[in-house]
Amino acid sequence: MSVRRRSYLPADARRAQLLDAAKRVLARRGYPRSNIADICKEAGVARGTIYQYFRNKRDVLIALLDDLAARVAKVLAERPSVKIPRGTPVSAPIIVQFCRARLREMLAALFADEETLRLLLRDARGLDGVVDRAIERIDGMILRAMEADIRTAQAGRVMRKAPPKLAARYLLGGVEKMILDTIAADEPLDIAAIVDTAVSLQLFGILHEEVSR
Amino acid sequence: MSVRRRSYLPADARRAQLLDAAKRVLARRGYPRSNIADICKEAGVARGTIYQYFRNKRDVLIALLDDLAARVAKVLAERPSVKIPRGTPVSAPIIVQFCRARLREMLAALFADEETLRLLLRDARGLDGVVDRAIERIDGMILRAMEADIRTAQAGRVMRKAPPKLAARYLLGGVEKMILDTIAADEPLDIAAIVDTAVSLQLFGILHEEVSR
Amino acid sequence: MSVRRRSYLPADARRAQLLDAAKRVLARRGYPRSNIADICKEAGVARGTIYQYFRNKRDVLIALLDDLAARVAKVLAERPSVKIPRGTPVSAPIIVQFCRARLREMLAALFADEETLRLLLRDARGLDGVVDRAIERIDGMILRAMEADIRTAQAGRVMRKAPPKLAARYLLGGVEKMILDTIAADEPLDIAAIVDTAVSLQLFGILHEEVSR
Amino acid sequence: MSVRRRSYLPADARRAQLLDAAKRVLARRGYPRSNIADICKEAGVARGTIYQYFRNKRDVLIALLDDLAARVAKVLAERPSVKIPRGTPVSAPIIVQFCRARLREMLAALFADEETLRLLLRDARGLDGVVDRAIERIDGMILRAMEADIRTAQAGRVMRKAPPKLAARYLLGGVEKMILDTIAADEPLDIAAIVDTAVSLQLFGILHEEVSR
DNA sequence: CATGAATGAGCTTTCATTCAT
DNA sequence: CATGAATGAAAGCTCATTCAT
Repeated sequence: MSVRRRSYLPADARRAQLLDAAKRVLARRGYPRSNIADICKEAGVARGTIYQYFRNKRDVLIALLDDLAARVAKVLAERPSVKIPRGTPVSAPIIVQFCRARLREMLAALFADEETLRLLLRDARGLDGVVDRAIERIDGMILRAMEADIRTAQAGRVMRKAPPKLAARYLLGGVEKMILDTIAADEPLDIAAIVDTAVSLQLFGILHEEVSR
Repeated sequence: MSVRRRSYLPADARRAQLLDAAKRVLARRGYPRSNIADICKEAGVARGTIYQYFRNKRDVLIALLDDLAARVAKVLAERPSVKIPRGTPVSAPIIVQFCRARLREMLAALFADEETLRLLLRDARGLDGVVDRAIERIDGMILRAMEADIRTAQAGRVMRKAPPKLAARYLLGGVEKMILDTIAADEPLDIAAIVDTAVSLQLFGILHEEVSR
Repeated sequence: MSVRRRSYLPADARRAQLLDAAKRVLARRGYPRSNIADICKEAGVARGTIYQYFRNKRDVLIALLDDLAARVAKVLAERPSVKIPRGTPVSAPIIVQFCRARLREMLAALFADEETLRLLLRDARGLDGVVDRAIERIDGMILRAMEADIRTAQAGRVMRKAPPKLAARYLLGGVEKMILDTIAADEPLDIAAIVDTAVSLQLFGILHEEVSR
Repeated sequence: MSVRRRSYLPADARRAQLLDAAKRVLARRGYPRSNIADICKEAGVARGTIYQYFRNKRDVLIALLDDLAARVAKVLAERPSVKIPRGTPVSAPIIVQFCRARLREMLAALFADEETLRLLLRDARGLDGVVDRAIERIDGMILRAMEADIRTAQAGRVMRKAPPKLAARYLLGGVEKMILDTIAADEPLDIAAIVDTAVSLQLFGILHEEVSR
């Protein structure tokens, strides 16, 4: 009957391969429309095989999100914390540069691949409490880091007064939507342009410089 | 046998009642976890009845989204278009006031009820191409309106140069995430604070006034 | 495709019919080898239908056992309790008659149908804790009733000393095995002969009357 | 990778070890809930290995039952047959002693270990025709031996008239249930008490000596 | 001999939808 | 119009068995 031959792989490799296949399928069809059969077909294994590595469908998604969470946590932990030099005032161009670098780093972590990102930002919400919490954990990690940055910058009089939590949500939400909608519209994803526009609007706002304040 | 008595209603009223029940259920449990049985139970109607008014489950959601789309379209059509007076320069406080009013209007349209909002922003994505497109249509209406505003304001030298489409996505995304995360965290939704923070950050950015540019 | 037409039945009737079909299938193939598909086919309904009436496969069995438990409880509650007349000694033939009637009653309750009996005594053990407990509940009801009888009879010096619990198990076990093995061997089930033999052995033992004691 | 080292064993030893592991697992969880994985884990062997020694899961159980059958056959073959001395009448105490010894022998054979017993009496029925027949074969061996004894004793006027087959089933069933329910209730298994009670009831019945017959 | 990854038939269960009443 | 019983496709998951190493 079957054309496929049995192919053997060490457990680690198979697990990774299954996760990879799952990621592609989930990104393509969304979590609820993806089924185990699809994922296994994508990986070229039989339906039972996936259950050697994951307890159930949800576990597959959780594993993907855990990988992502680890990547994000690593980036957040390794990047230098914001330090505002005393005495010498910081000029805008320096801040712009710093913020761009920081945003690029973050996007690189979220963006090990577009598939995961799509998953994180769009598809997997509202289906399952456990999954929701995993997603919120990642979102929360980033937001708390941003909030801390904002508080430091406000203390150093580099940023204006604004509710730090709301501000963090606002800044992150703007970037997320730029990416999401670009993906959704199947437009090419120009990360440089997004970073530039985002940082510029985040720091200076949209108001024209000539408008009297 | 059954406790419920048969109750007759004119078609319009029944349809509205079903939509209302659907909205509550969908908001409570999310689209994928909501089922026809729940909706009918909420409406106090037998399972078969809903199919007298809607072809299928998706149609119910589409009807809800169509209502929302109409409301949004009405708001967008009726509000005055942005006009920049020639000659006299516009001052920031005026712009702030204008933007706040406009954002409030928009949120009011989206917000006929929190349920619809929750639905629109969170739950119904990635499940069904038709539904996705309905949601994108609403999102697109708002984004195109904002984009038009931005172009006008840029032409009138009230807003700075920035890619209008990206900027619109950024500005809207920020507001959406503020609302979404507040809802998700079960925090009280302080619309006034959100509008103030949003407009302030949108216009002026987060950079401190004292920083040399 | 399908030849069968849809047939409608009031919920009560359908439930009873499904239980009946289940009983036949379970008796025929044993619980573990019976599957939902078989039961539904026996009842002439689609697979989904059974789930309108029972939460899952186990629930079907539990419902059958509950019916049986109720029947047994009714018999036990309604039969007159053992009373030993003071003064006048009871003669053996009277006791024999009494015991035969009592055993017949009990078997009639267990035996509303052979299917249930088979189920109870043989097939459904060791599969599922909940089912096991339901079966033990029935077994226990009967055993406790017998134990009480034995104690009364011992107090009235109608029965000899013997550990009442063990004795009850012994007496019941003997009858059960007579029935079970007869069924298993596909021999005709002669209830009268079984009752006679059982009561005779229970009361007088197998030892010949002539043997000096 | 794996922690377990490969360990080699002569075929006989491995087979025995697997049977032993199977017996423990089957007794612990019952046949239907036991799976090959459990048995192999218990034996400390990989899943494939068991198929070097047994064609399939059923074969494992059959092998266990064959061992038991051989043990029972040996006991039955080796024990002296019932002989009733002509002329001198046999007294009850002698018969009691003889029956106790015989029952003890039999239980010892069935009872090489409690695990097998539990298996035989409770769990493995109704799952598989072949297994059922193996169990019935053992049961039948014992019943036929008892029946023969009864016939002999009846011929020698040591036992009363009663249908020998039914009587055999009755006598064995009583003993089985005493053991089974004691095991099921997790009460300590007092073989001596069971043998005493069983033989006493088997021979003399439960009726009080004082009752006029 | 032993391993353990891979297989897939077979099962239970869900639920949108249909339809006889 | 309304009912709710009936349907069956579709999905998730288990586990005895196979087989490349």
